[in-house]
Amino acid sequence: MKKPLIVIAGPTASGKTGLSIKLAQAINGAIISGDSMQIYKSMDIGTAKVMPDEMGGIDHYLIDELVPSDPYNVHLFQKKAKEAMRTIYTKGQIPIIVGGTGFYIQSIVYDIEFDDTLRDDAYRACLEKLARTMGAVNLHEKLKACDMVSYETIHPNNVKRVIRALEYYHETGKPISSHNMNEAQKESPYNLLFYVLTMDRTKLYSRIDTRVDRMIEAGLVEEVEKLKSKGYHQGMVSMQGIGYKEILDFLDGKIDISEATLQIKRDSRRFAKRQLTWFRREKIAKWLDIDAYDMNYEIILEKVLKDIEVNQLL
RNA sequence: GCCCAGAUAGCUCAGUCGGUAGAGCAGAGGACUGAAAAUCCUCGUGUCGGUGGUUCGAUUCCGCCUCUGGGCA
Repeated sequence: MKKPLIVIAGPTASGKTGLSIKLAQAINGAIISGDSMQIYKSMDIGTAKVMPDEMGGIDHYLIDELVPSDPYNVHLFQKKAKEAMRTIYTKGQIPIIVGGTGFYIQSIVYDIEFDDTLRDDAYRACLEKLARTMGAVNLHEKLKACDMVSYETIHPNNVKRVIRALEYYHETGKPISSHNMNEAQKESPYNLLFYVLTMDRTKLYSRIDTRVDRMIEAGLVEEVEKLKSKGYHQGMVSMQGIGYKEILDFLDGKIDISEATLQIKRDSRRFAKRQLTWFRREKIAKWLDIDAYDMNYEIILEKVLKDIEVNQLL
């Protein structure tokens, strides 16, 4: 018997938070954040995080669980999310994964296996150094010896991918491409409903623009100032978040505030586009054009409840 | 009112010694399986402001008109 799981994904500013809380209230659900940034404490404004008073009494997991200097990645996310799901099932509740990080969500939906090998940071550092000294193309050439498929698939300029492929081989003695192929064929072990919220692109972009303006008004600069004063810097994963890296540039005097704001808007738009590209490949996803319903969560909620009934999710 | 300079891609502009044009930015599409809000790949046809003239041929040269800057009155 497959366990029930609901996913609410979608690009930034598409209304995931609002819908998810209403849904959770309606079905005795609990929310797990499928987001790579909202897990960090003290990063509230820039991540558009749900605040406790907005949670409507719903349990939220994977929010405020790490400090910005902590690393975070799919593997860790998956561990934490699975743990949260166990708790939620025990309580007799339905887990609802809500977020915009496609890769993270996928890791749960298809239960992708990540080898629990020890990370060899020294080896990675060595590869990074090689990339700088001998150039990306030459590093890419090293793939030829161990993983022909990756050699042909990964673009030489995509240094991060090349490094991971080399690293994977170094750790496991197997090419990452064969691992990827195996994992890609998996079917979801869950009784799953996967929603992607969407709307007209122009509308989405203007929502993003006004949201960024509101973030600035709400004190994004002050938020980043505090983080900076605590010693958090752009070398950290958390500080690569949109809204944070740009404001750090502003605080460092590299750009003025209006330029920073423009960049945050632009980066958010491009991010939303990439998110949509990601979700388009999820063939099982049901797309909800929430603008077609006038942003009326009640109507969308009704549709979702009907799907739950039809799919005998509960 | 007169003089000067502009008017070319969504924006900023380049260019065509006359043979219908190309950069940056913006934008679009895609990849992704332990950095993913990261990283990477691909994509440039537009009445060359309008109109008449010269010409085999005008976005390019000439005239007029419109608009936008700037200057002089």
